[in-house]
Amino acid sequence: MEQTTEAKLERYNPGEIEKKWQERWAADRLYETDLEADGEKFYFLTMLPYTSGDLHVGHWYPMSPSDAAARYQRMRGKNVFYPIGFDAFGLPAENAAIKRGIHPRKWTYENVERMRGQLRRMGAMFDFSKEVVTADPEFYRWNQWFFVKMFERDLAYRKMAPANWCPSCQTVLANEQVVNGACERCGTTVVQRDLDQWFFRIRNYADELLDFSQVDWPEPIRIMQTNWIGRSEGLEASFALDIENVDAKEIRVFTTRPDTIFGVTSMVLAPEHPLVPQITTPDHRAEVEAYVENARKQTEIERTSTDREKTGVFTGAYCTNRFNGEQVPIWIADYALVWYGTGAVMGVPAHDERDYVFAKKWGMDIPVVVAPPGWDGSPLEEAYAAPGVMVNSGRFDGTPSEEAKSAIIAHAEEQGWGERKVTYRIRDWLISRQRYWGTPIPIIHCPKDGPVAVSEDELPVLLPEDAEFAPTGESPLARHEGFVNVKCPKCGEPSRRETDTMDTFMDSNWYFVRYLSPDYDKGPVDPKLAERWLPVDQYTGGAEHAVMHLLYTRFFWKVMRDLGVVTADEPIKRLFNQGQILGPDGQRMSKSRGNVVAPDSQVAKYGADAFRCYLMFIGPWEDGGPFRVDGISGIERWLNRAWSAVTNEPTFGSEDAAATKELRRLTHQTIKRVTGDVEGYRWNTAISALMEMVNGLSKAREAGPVDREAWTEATRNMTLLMAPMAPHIAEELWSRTGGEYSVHMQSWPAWDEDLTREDEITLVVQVNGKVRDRITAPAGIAEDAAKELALASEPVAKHLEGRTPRQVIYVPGKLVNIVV
RNA sequence: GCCGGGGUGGUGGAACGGUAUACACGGCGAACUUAAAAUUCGCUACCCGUGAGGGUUUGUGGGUUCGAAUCCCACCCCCGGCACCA
Repeated sequence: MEQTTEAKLERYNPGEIEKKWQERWAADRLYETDLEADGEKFYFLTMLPYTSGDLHVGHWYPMSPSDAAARYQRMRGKNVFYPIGFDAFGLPAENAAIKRGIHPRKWTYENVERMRGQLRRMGAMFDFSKEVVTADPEFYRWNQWFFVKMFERDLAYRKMAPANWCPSCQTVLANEQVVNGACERCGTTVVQRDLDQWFFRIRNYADELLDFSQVDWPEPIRIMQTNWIGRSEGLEASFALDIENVDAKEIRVFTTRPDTIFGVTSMVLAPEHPLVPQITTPDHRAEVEAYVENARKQTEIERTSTDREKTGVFTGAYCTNRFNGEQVPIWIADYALVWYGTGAVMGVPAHDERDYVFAKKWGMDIPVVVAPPGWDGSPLEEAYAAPGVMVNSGRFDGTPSEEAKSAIIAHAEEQGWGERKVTYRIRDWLISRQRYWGTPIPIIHCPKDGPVAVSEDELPVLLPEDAEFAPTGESPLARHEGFVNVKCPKCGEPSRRETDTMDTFMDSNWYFVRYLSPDYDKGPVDPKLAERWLPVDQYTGGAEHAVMHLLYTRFFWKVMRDLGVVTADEPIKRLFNQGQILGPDGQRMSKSRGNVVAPDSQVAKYGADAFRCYLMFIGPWEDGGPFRVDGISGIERWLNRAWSAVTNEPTFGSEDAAATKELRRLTHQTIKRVTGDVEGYRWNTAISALMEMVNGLSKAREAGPVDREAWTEATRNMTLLMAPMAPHIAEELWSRTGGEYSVHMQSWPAWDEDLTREDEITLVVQVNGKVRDRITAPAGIAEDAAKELALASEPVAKHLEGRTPRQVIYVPGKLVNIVV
C-alpha cells in the first residue's frame, strides 16, 4: 500500500520523548544549582508538599506553573535555585498509623519515596540534591536548637492553655477531629481541658510584622495579616473593686472608646476570667457556673459572632467607675475572650449596637455621653457609634469626642486610674502538641530547677522509634519510660523530659533556609550561603496560607535575624498566592474527603506536558476552582499542531512581502504577549497566545509558499516560548530543528516593537455610546481624519436622524463617539 | 459572624473606563474514510425578523460618566482563612 507523505512523518509521542528527556536531564544534572556560581541569583520557592501519599492534582496545580516560572527565570539568565522538600511531621501520619498499624515513620518515608518519583515524572526542574525531609533528625535537630535559643531569650515560655479533650478516648483532639462539638472517633462531647503548654512570643514582634515596606506582596495578603495582628490603641482603665475576701482591688478593662467611659452601665468579664469564681455571689453561683460551662463548649467563632444577640449573666458583684463614682454591675458574657485585651469589656449601651439591644432586653439604663449632631436630649432610637460632642461626662462636656479620647486618657493617667495602651488581637503562638509524630521539645523538667533546656551538644533529642502512639490519656511520649526519665542537666537530680512535640508550622517556618545547606552541621545554615542566597526572591503557594504560615514564617525569620543566623529583615521578597484547585465536587481536594484526582491516567494518555499546560490553561492561577478534565483534548490538539508546525516544513520561497510581514508580526506579537503573561503569571492567556500562533502558522502555510527566514524565526521562537510550560516537547522540537542542548539553557526571546505594529486599525464608531459602524483605517490616522470618516459613515447618518452632533469624542486609534 | 477574594455564553474562561464573549471544551453541519477514530473546514450568547437589520445581555437593584463587566453604594450567592488539617 502506498504511503502518503503525512504518514511518513513521525508523530508526537509524549510517552517516549518525556521519558527520554527526563533521563537525560537527570544524567546531566541539568537542574542542580551551583550555589557558589557567579551571576545573578534567583531563589524560587514553592511550598513544600505534605507527605500524604500520592502526588495528585492538588500538588500539580501549584507546582506546574511555579516550575514554568522558575524555568523562565533561568532563560532570563539568572542562576536559579528551585529546591524541594517534604513536610513530613503531623497528624495524618499518626492517624494512618493508628488506622493501619504502620509506624508513622514507615508510612511517611514510603510516601516520600513514591512522591519523589512522581515529581520527576512531572518534568519539574527541582534540585533534588538539596532536598529536605522535616522528619529527619538532621532537620528537626535545628528546630530544637532554635527552641533552646528562644527559651534562653524568653521568647519561648510556658503557661496554661485549653485544649480539646475527649473524655472517652482520653486524648487531645485537633480542631479538625472535633465535629459539631463531638469527638469524630467516638461521638463523645468534647470538653476544654487546661494544660501547661509552650508558647512563642510572636506579640513581641507585632509592630514589626505590621511593616510591609520591604516586601512586594499582594495587597489582600498584607491587609489580612494586618487585620490578624489587629493593633488598636486605647485606654486600659481600672475599675475599683471592694469585695470582702477578694484580694484584687480593681478590674482592668481595655477600651478603644475612652470617650464613652462615662456611659458604662456594665462590666463584662470573659467566663474564664480568673476573678469570676471569687466575686460571684452565692445566689448567682449556680447560674454563673452553668453559663461558664456552656461557654467553654462553644467555638470561638460561635462566641464572637456578631450575628446573634449578646448573652450574659450577672455575677451579683459590682465595681466602681472611678470617672463618675457610679456602681457598675459585673456580668460575664461569652463574647469576651480572656486572651484579648484584659479579658474584660465595658458595656456602653448608648454607643454600641449590641450593648444597646442587650440593655433594652434587660431594661437597663441607656445614658448618652456622646451626643449625635442636633441631639435634643431624648432617648436614642438606636446606638450611636459615630463621633459627636461629649455630654454627661463631667469636665469633658462640650468637647468633640475624638479629642476627648486622648484628654480622658491623660486624665486617667494623672489620677492613676489607667494608662494609654496598645493592644493586639494576635495571640502568642501555642506551639505544644500532645502528639508523637513531631519534633520533641528539648526541655527537661527538674523538680528543683524547673524547666531546663537540653544543652546544644546533646541535640538532637531523638524521637524514640518504639513509642506507643495509639490514643491514650497522655502524649505518647509520656509513657515511654526510657525517653522520659533523665537527669537534670543543671543539678543531676532525677527529672522528667518534656513530652510534647512542636506544631508542624515550626518546620515550615524555616525549611527554605535549610535547603541551602541540608547537610551543614555547625548551625542551621551555612552562613556564607545564607548571605548569598537569602532572602527568597519569589515564593508561590496556596492562598489558604495567607495568614498563619506566612505570618509565622515572617515572625520566625525576625527571630533568626536577632539570633544572627540571617541578616535581612524579611524572608520573602515577592509572594504569589495561587487559588486552590478543588475536587470535581467543588470541595477542597483531600484524601480524607476522597475527592482527590490522580493525574496518572491523564499523564499516561496525553503526557506530562499536556497535563501541566492544561492546569495552567483552565483559568487564572490565582482563582483556582473545581477541576474538570473536559478540556485537555484542546491542549493535546495544540501540542500536536505545534509539533507538526515545527517538524513539517511548508513550501518555501514566498514572493509576498505582505504575507512575510504578517508572519513576522505574528511572531513578535506572540513573544511580547507571552513574555508579559509569564511575568504576570497569567498562564492561561500565555497558552492562548501560543495557540493563536499555531493557528496563524497553519493559515500561513495554507496561504501559499512561505518565506524561509520568517518561518524559521517563527518556529524557533515558538519553541522557546513553549519551553517553560511544556519542557519535554520543547526540548525535542529544539533538538530536531538543530538547536543546541538544552532548550532550557537558551535565552528567552526578545521582540522588536516595530515589527509588532499593525498597519491598519478598526475604527469603532458609536452614536451615543452604541456601536453603529466599524471602519478600517490606517494605523496612524489623525484625529480630524478619523472624525471625518466617522461622520461620513452611512449607518451613523441613519442613527443621527438629521440631528447635529453636540460633541464628538475621539479615542486615538480606537473609537469615535458621536453624542447628540 | 469577622477578615480576604470572586459571580461574564451550554462549559472553563478573555477583555489599560472605549468593538463584551479572545482562546479552548462541548454541540451542529461538511470534507476525507467501506466504517470508526484521528485530522481539516464552517457555524455556534439570547430574542425578534425570510432577509437586510433591529433589540437585549457580564449575580440583583441603584448611581457616576459621552461611554461601565471594569469606578461608587446597597443587597444576594459562592470560595479561602479564623489560631491543634497542612
